[in-house]
Amino acid sequence: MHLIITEKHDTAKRIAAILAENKPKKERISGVDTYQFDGRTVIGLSGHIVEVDFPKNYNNWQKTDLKDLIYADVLTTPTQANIVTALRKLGKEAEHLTIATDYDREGELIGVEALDIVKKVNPGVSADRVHYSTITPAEIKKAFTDPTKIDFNLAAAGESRQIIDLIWGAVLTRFLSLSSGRLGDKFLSVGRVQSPTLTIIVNREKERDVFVPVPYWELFATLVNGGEFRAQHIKGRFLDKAEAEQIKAKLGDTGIVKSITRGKRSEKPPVPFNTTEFLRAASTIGISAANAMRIAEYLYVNGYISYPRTDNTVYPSSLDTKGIIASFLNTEFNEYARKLLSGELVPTRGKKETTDHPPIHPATPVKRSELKDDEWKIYELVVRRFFATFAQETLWETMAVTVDISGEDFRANGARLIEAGWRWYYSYNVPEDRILPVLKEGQSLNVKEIDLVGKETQPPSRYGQGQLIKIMEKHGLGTKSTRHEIISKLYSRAYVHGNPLQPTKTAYAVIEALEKYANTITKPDMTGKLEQDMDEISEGRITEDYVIKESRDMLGGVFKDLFKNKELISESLRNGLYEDRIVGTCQKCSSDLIIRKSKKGSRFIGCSAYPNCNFILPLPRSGQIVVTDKQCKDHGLYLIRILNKGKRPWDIGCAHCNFNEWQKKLGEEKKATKEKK
DNA sequence: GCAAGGTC
Repeated sequence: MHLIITEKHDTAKRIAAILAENKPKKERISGVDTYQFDGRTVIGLSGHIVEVDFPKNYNNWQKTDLKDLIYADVLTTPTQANIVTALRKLGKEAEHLTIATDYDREGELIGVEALDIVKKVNPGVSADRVHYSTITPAEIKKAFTDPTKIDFNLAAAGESRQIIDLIWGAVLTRFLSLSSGRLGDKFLSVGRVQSPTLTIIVNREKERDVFVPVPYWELFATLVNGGEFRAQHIKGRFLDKAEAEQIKAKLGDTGIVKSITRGKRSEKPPVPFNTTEFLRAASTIGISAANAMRIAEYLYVNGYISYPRTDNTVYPSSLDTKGIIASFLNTEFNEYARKLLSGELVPTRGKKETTDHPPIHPATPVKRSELKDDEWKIYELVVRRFFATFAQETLWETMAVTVDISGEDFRANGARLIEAGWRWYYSYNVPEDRILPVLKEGQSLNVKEIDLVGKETQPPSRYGQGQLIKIMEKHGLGTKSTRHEIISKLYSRAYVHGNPLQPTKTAYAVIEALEKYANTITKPDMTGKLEQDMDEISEGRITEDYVIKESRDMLGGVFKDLFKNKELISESLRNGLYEDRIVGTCQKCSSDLIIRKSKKGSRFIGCSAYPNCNFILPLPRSGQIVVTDKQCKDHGLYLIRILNKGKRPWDIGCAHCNFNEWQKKLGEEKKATKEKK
């Protein structure tokens, strides 16, 4: 038997259908669907079916010497038991094995992992590899008539990443968690991707912390000539209020139109969706990255949209774009499809063209009523974006007017949409028309009102999830499949809260400690260096063992430094952790109110002056408690949010208000039961 | 109980 292994179930099914003379026979082996035909069997994996980990005797954090962990053995253990079992069963019967996983580094590694499992039960099996970029009959058939050798160097490169990530992640995570006393489910995690990402968030917050707002003034004139419009003094921002007031004082009540400039501005249609741009767009319509990805996955497995994990921004020529557009005739999108089909179809192209998957696009039409609200929102976004990439430019007519009021120039800009173009299809965040009345040069206008508006410069804004994913991509942090997961991780570790993302004091303390003593892990450069090393491994210029040894030695050096400063690190972490526990000021004694734990393990808000002060408020029994930066108007306490795994965050708000309401309810219930009696 | 990367 000839065993063919693909990266996922979906491709196993499609490849079998292409290669089989007749319809392949579906057979379920230990819970895994496989496809058999003409002496061949195709099995689909689920990505990695094994993972690297330390031997069991290193499991206890308190009892493991971290110096030993740096040089500990690393084992490969199955994570998908049923697939591994099926693979062993099939592997025994196979004379030959072909790896048909995705054509990239992880794909090569996933294939070799599967081969290693088969070799254990069938050492004599021969093996080769096929390369394909799209699953079309022509390409798949060609790939299988021309198999190549397995690239063990490429797989070794991938394995070096796994091992280095595990060792650095585990050693630093354990060190920080142990030295801060944050054990159990509240551990402080550290990693090659998450820590540089968190550093970016913390750095932005630090910029905001030191930002000093500068006051400035803007001078506006409301002008009337039948229509009304507002013009701004040409200087824009006045840093000196007196200067603006002086000008205001000398302004008369008529203005003369000094000049009118008309022009046209065009906006090019957007490029096809890759994962990053898709998540960014979803984020602007109010759907978080993790949610958008979960929904996209659902739409994909149901056949409504294409594969959502892609870097590609160019539609391949094999994609029947016209057919897809036509499939939307007589649906909710009928008028859009009809209009597109009436013209020539030339899609936009993005900068990156890869061959793994096409850009995200709709696969088949689905009715609004068949999807939940958010699912429809995401589906509609994908459809509209797809249409927009075939549409015309958007045209704006612009108009700039300068008005002279008592020798001072005021300026007003107008813009009017004259051709909606692609914005008709992709109707998100369309800027509003700013229409100026019809004006002539030399015309005189009445000055109805002059306002001097005081403003302040604003600190740089916090990053939203969509923006952050874009920044991560720019720095080479994470992959299209993992970036949103890394961000979710930062939330669940209580390093950040809110959207845009705000770091907690714990995050400050963790990043500060790492920057001082383990700088490597806070920078995107570590990923850059790793990528270089992996390239060299795959080219056969250095070995996997060499790279791992070098990395271990380097971590050893870092660890020495950390260990020497253990006390300092411990103290600064504990300070950060304490700050995150502060909920407000005690109204009885004005000490800090903090989150505390009773001997029985239940949590409450108590006064830090206990036992001299016994002010107390209750807190929910379970879930991660986050103290937000918003305060209650009545009690001045910071509002509280509860995070539960896999659930939406629960905003309980002010703990004091919450307590009052609860007491009120309790009182009413008592009254009601009394009345019943 | 640690990471990041696949996939669902």
